[in-house]
Amino acid sequence: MKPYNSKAYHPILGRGLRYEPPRFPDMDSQYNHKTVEATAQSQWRDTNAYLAIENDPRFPKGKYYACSMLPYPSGKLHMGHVRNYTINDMLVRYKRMQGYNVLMPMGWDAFGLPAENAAMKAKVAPAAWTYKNIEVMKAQSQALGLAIDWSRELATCDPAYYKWNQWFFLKCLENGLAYRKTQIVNWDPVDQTVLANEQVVDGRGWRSGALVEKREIPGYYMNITKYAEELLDATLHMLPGWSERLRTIQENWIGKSEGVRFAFPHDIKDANGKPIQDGKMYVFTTRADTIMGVTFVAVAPEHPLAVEAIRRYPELGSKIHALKLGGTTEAELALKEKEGVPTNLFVTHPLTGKDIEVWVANYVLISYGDGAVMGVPAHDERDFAFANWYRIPIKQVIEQDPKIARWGSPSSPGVSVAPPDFDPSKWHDWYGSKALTSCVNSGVLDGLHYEQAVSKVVELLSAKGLGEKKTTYRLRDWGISRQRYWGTPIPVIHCDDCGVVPVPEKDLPVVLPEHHIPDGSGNPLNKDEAFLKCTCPKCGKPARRETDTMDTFVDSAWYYMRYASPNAETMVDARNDYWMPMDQYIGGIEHAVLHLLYARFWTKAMRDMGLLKFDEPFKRMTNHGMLLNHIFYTPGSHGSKNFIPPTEVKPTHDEKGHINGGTLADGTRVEYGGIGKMGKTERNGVDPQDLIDKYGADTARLYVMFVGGPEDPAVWSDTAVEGAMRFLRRVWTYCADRAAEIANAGAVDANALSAELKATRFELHSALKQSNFDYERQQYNTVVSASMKMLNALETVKPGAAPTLSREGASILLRTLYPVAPHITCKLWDDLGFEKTEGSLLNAKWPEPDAAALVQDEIKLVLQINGKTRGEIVVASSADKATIEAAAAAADEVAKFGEGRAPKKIIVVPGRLVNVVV
RNA sequence: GCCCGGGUGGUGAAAUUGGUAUACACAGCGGACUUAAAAUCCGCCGCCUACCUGCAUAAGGAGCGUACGGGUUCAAGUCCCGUCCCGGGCACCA
Repeated sequence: MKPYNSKAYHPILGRGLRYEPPRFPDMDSQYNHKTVEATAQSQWRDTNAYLAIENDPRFPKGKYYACSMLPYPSGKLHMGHVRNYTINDMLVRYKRMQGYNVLMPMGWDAFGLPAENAAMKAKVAPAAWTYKNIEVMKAQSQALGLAIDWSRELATCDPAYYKWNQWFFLKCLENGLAYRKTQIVNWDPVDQTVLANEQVVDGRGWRSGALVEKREIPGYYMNITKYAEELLDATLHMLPGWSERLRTIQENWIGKSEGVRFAFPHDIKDANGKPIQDGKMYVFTTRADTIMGVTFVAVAPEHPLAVEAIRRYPELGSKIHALKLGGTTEAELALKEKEGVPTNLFVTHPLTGKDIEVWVANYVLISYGDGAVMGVPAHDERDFAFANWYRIPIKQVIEQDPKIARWGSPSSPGVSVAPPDFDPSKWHDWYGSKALTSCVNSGVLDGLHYEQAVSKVVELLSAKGLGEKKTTYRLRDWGISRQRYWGTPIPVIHCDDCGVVPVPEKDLPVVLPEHHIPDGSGNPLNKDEAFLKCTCPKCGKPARRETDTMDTFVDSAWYYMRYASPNAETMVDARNDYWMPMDQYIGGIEHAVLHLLYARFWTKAMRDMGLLKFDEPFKRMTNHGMLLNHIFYTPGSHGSKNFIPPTEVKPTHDEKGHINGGTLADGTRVEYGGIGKMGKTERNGVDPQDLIDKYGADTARLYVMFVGGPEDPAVWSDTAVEGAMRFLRRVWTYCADRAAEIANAGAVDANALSAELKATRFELHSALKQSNFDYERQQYNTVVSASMKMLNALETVKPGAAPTLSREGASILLRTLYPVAPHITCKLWDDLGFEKTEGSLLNAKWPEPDAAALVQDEIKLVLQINGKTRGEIVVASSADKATIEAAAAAADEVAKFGEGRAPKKIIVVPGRLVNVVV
């Protein structure tokens, strides 16, 4: 075959047009992503290529389950999905070639509010809207070429799925893990529903953004706090595959606090002459060592003692109510003064017996602990500010201990000076310190350090029956009732005689009627007689069905286990024990608290019911970064912004090359709004479908992987997409130009290669080594660059010059590039005949670098003199330390830069450098 | 305020974890091919300079460079201390 020369003049085509060498067997000369992707996808479909079977004997290394957080079927995929699923896809393709039995499933988080909102807008039933969206998004996922086992697909709005939400809920009711109570809840007036604490962000609904109100409503709760300690302990010790960042978020959320709960006795009686709270005002403190410094106690405005104060002194009412104002919202809090009202009610200090006045304070929260705190102004910053304002006495009870602390100043570090004095007019951080301090002015506690003092206090209090060690958590029980239509019906029945009665297991699922179209007037189930009317399972009398539905976080708490046992006759079956725990979970960081905590809790609850045997569902967790894009807008009236999609803007740059604005096609000037998350509001999203149509799925995948590390945020770039496309075209051209020689060549004989070809082969295997390293640590951006390095090296070998090396190169390049760009590589693999000798690329053996190829006869070592790079020396790769030292000492640079001094010391870093110290 | 991350060319980023800083790309510049453009291919591309060699705004060399200031080390983007920014989490939590 005649070597291809791009500069050759073609007798028929003329200059500059591509000369077409004969193809083998009948390959297209140009990369056409549409035909390539269609061919590959239909082949995968026809062979059921991604069907996962438990204990599949083809894969000896055991299972590998990698799963992406299930998407909400909002209408279309967005680029975040593309990134998420490509990471997932690369993992399973890579693992499969290594011999693992992989599973990558997909499903739909199909219940939820957006469907109801869309329904109201478009007058379609949420069910119809949802199923339509699922269809579209499934087609898009397939167009991306994801290695999904679609036989396990599920939608959470399918009765066959949510039946098990209901079943498990009933089990939890039976054993007390779920319970019904009436509580003040967060009510979202826009979405007309109850929100969990986690769903209230800065006092607003996480989805609607509406200011949340407090309402009293009966509902169901999951007792997640029962697992608080286990969840925390596992967070700290059992999740090595989670990022520290993620673990910290969960740890903070659980919010464990160890301290002492004790009572101030009192004989304050209510209107009926009954002692309030049985004459004990409980507080919680983490600083029991400062108990002798108590000069007041403070209660929340809702506390029974505050209520009693209002009863006795009605003029306090408006002042106390005023303390509730200002809310708990964001910035106001920082500005809010510590305010309070004295009540003229007194409690008794449990250790000193002194009378202590009760204040109502705006910084005490009824929802935390007992809604009351002891006031130790000397050693708590808030109490300090409060006491200073209201001229309450401040009593110092701890000091920096000169025996254990060493104070210094910047000029004389470490030199002990006198311990700092306590100054009641100004707060210093050490007042609140637990470390390096000991008690003073505290009677029996004097001289004790924090831990000793706390133990002593507990001993004294428990002797009087007034206190004990106690651990509290920030985490609250999970309220799962939602006053919504589009969710899993809570399977209970209300009977006038029997009260709340669970639906018998045999009657599950309680099927949600799918034909309703919400109109904003509340839950349509409340008007659905056919749904409402039922008979009481206990007494058989007419009864009314519950119309609340479950929080959709229930759906997502365990779906990944249903993937593992699709169509099971039970909630999960033995197949779940095969696939779970999941080896790798992938999703956005925005679910770091809610979803991940609920899923972990659900797993533990299922474990304790004997449904599974493991403790934690997700061994490894990857949180892919957000996709960002530039934001452009034209100023509207009243400071509003008319956002312009970046695709319509030609950006302009300042003298430093940074974008500072842009122009539209008609010349209109637009403002630059910086970089932000791709979204509908800013109109800066990129539609994956457009990308797939224009460049193909492989280019889209390659781009999102190459743009940065999987966990880093990534900024969109049109030109970088073109670059990704260009690379794939070069891969195609490389193979097409060498098709025949690659198909016919044998194995590489390394000894027969010229020095130049040996160098190329060294580059190839070095890049492969790097690629394998980066695959293992899931750093896919450099996996892509390793493939580019391989191609750069291989292209230096002209067609026909070294068929065996070209064949080896193509086989390595195609295999390492395959997880990123499966379509083009599969097509080339088949076209070049690899499929005939090595089988399908899907199951091909993962390439390992040839150790011999990585050995060079001579190696270059960096030569440093006194730590500065001055040149390099070339030595035989087999050279020992002494030889290298001698060669380095003899180098010209040593004479030149060493100023004639003899080497004092020579440090040799094998294979890298040699440093001569003179 | 506390707790986690992070700060590297014009841009996205890399540096196998203490060993040649800027790999691989994008953009830009120059060239080849073309009537021309696109595409493709080749080359250049951190900063500074009357600091040195050179006619040179060519090419070398020296110097400086990973937010800033110190330190440890033969050797620091990487480790330590301090400071400043950016992102995230938590927060009148007792």
